[in-house]
Amino acid sequence: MTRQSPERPVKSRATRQRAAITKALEHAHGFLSAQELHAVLKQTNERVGLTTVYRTLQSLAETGEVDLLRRSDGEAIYRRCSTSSHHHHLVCESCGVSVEIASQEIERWAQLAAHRHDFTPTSHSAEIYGICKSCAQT
Amino acid sequence: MTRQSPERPVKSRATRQRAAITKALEHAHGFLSAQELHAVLKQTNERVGLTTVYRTLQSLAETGEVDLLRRSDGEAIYRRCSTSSHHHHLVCESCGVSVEIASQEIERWAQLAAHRHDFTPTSHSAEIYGICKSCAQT
DNA sequence: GTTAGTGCAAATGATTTGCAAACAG
DNA sequence: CTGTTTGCAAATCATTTGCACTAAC
Repeated sequence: MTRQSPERPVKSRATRQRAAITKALEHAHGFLSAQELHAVLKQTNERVGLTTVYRTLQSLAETGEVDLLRRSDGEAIYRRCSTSSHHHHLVCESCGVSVEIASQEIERWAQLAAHRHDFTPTSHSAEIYGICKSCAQT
Repeated sequence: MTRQSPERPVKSRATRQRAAITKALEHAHGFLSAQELHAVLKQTNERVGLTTVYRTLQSLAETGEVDLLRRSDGEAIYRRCSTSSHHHHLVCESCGVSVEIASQEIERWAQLAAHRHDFTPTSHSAEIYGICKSCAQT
């Protein structure tokens, strides 16, 4: 899911845990839930509280530094975005890898569909699920 | 969200509570969470346990009789579908009304984008959020 | 020094599950 | 009858919050 959010001035302190979290996100392939990220940090011997993971991911998502989407069971999952611009995702259901995709088509479709029904469009979400090449081979 | 699901033969007994739930869904505009539906039933003096509401909505969603999607906070919300075919939704963020929309464009886009990245597409989700006409006027 | 950031423990809230009683076919 | 379905209470589980404490700037 990707919702457009205007750039907001944000003040955040450079703390060890914030660094650990962003670093872990860098190295992660695909999406991670707060719980999973916390587990990863534990394995890396980074001492970061679960609460902090939640709060940090939340703030990163607000500023648009990471993408927030939902697993089918509703659990929130996050991913570091390479681009700050609006985009959607293609996610492998098997290994979790994801690819960012931008498309004029979708944007246009959303605008049109909304107007066609007298709605003022505010945002939209769109993700594609599938099996990636390497997972398909095995 | 809408995931394509093949019709599956289902055996379900005709119980008072199941009837009450489907009936409530008929009359509802837009999406309802299990909790909300349960509240509605209480007001209507229909005696249905919360557990049953959860279990019934879950089974209705599996058979495709209702659509399951998620609020931004991850809560599951359900809606009776008028068509059994694959479609997406346009939801009013203010009053919750929703409109079902089908679009070849989206389907084509999903297929193309997946193939372009060597993915075998399995499903996709896409919803548009906005403000409906009547809410915009107030 | 101030103030934001941290983390533990406790609180919350949606959803699930165990299990015995009620009910449909 | 016999297998489902129900519903209560208890259990789960992700996420949030209160609060005292520590670290940034």
